[in-house]
Amino acid sequence: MPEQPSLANSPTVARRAAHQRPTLRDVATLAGVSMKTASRVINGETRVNETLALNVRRAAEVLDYRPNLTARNLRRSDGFTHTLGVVLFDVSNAFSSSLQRAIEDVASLRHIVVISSSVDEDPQRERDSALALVARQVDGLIIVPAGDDQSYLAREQRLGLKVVFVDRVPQLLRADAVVGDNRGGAYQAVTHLAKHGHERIAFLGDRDYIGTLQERRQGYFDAMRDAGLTVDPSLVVTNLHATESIARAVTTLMSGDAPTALFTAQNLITIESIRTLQHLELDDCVALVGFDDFDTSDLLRPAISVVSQSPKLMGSLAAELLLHRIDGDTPAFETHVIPVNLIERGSGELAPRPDLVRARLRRLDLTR
Amino acid sequence: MPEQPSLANSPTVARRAAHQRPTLRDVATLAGVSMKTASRVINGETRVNETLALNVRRAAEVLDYRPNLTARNLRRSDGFTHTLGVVLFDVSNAFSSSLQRAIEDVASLRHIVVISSSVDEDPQRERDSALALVARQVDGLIIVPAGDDQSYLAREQRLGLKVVFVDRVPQLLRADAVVGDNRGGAYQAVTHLAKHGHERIAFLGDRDYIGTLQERRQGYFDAMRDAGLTVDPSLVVTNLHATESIARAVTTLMSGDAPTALFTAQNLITIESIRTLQHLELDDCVALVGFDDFDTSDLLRPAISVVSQSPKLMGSLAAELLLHRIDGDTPAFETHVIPVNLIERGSGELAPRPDLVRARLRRLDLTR
DNA sequence: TGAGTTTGAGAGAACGATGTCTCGAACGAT
DNA sequence: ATCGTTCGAGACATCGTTCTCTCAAACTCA
Repeated sequence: MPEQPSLANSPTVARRAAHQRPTLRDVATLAGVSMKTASRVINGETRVNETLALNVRRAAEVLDYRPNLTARNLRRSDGFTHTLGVVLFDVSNAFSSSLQRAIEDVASLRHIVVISSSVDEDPQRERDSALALVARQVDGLIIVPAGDDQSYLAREQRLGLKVVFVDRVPQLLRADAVVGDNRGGAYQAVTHLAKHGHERIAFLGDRDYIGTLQERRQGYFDAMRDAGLTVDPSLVVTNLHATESIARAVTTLMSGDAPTALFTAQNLITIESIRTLQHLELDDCVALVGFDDFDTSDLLRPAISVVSQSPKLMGSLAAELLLHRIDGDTPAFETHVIPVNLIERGSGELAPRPDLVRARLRRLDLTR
Repeated sequence: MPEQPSLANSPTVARRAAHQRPTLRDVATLAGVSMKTASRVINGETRVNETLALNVRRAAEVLDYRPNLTARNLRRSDGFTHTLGVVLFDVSNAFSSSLQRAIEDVASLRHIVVISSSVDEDPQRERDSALALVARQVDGLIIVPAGDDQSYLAREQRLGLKVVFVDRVPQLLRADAVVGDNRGGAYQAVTHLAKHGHERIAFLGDRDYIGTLQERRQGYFDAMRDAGLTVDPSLVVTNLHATESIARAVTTLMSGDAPTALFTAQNLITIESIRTLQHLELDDCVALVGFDDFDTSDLLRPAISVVSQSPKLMGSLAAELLLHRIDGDTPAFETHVIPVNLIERGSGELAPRPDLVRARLRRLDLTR
């Protein structure tokens, strides 16, 4: 079709050409009523004469009218956009995505949508993402903090923004938080290993500036002490995140004065440690308990004993706390500690076999 | 602090009390310029006198001004909200969440955020979610369709909405799509099993109204035919989704005239089938190839052979196609088929052991 | 120096909706 | 029959921003 410059230059037509979506004005015009009346019918806010209402509804149907939520949100006096922002370390991580799904489920009951962004443990990106979400006028934020300073939200909070933290407590900011029992879980795990006769128990953890890790490590220390065991500092390894660094750490650990049991303080570390133990052919003679469950933990041989958190539970609770605050409740800020539980599946119940480990390693060195 | 009714009743103050966020007007007033000039400085759209510009920037800083994107989106002539909508079957599923992450990564390079919603294979929810996202003025939509009719988007598409489908092609609508090579992948998997001597190969699939499943099943049929094998209809089981239904189906299959190999056409079905085979103590004597890889597939014993798709790749491609269209490109609609590849890990290379299967089952019946 | 051109800045409309206010009609009560 | 009251519906302002238009000042050039 040839263009018609004379028409295209007319401002009205230009607008129509750009986004032709029908507006409330179009509906009102077609129905022969004022915009306000059309608005009243669409929102059912007061009674409108049945004849007019029918006209409006019919016009809306004919035009396939859909309210522009952007415009509505701008004008609405309550200021709610029915949008929550979620800041995670990585949506594709099993823990994060369960969390997100749980939040979504709670929110969708109230026709609230969820915008999420992954920040890969980068504090700067955490801050940028959170503020970007605020600029989009979200009604509230749920954050798994990456950095160690959330004070950048203090001002927003004062201006009415509701925030709930998950998995890790906020720092330099007062707000609700939902966290797992990190210290307690680690304590349980390590005590369990000690009960099975292990004395040399290694601790493998990720970034050590993260509060979660510190608590889990504390649990490890406490359990060791209470079991009357001394901690060999060379068995406490942190700052693991890339898969290679995990493999390297495990290999180094095992080829020295090896531990008879591992406590892996995070999801990915657990899986990568198992993979490495398998390569070293040590998976059936080194005990292991991981923090955080995963899909196929019961299918491995030995099946993996874990300290299980419930991301579903944490997500729903966080969402509900947030929605209550958005609804206007203002209880005192609180940190909710979700209990964790130790699931015995086999890997955590292996007896210490230092001799066997040495033998296996010797064999491996020979075959190389 | 006591309330001051006289102030609170003033309309200006009431507004301030509700959402006190500073606006462009506040910045302009403080800087002593007009709103438009302030807007120009904030957006850097034309040169502004350096002194005035400095005043504006300083005022913005002092007030900690942040533009209201809702208002901006409403006014902006290009109509872009820098928002993409993503409709998935379940964010907490590994395939979906990798997809989402890949989309997010492409989008975030351009400061575009992603709103996602999970629809659990419910066609009605797919439609509602998609239209809800449209009402929020997303610039484009990426959809993993649940239903078999996407014609509800025809009108939106005509009004300028860009849509890309992933994993499954749209029906009753023309649009770009990014899909895996379902038929080819299934063909490869089944041919592989046949080459290892299997003649009784079972097919386990989910909802059979989904195009993906139909293609995978077709691949199975084609491979069986080309391998000179006849299909026993009782070995073709579909409409599996709940975990119990999968366990039941596998148990029934194995306790009849059992297959010597399974081809599981989807993620969850693969994992649940393995779990069931383990319970039946048949995991080391029934061959298995699954469609879709998963995190720990190499850690199981036997390790699981799979036809691997790349959700990362599919997600990025979909996002890029979408962004190109949003940028104004209008190539012909195309369906991009992403190649898949068979990864041999062990479970798919087991030889047929019908005798052993029978023996194990007999033993199991006795012990019960 | 004067005319034409560029430039910077402000006034006011507009985006698409809802909130406020007003007014006329219909109603019941006296 | 008149008055106050209720109620439905429209005119207009408004949300926070950007776009259009205008105009005065500064600049260029002969």
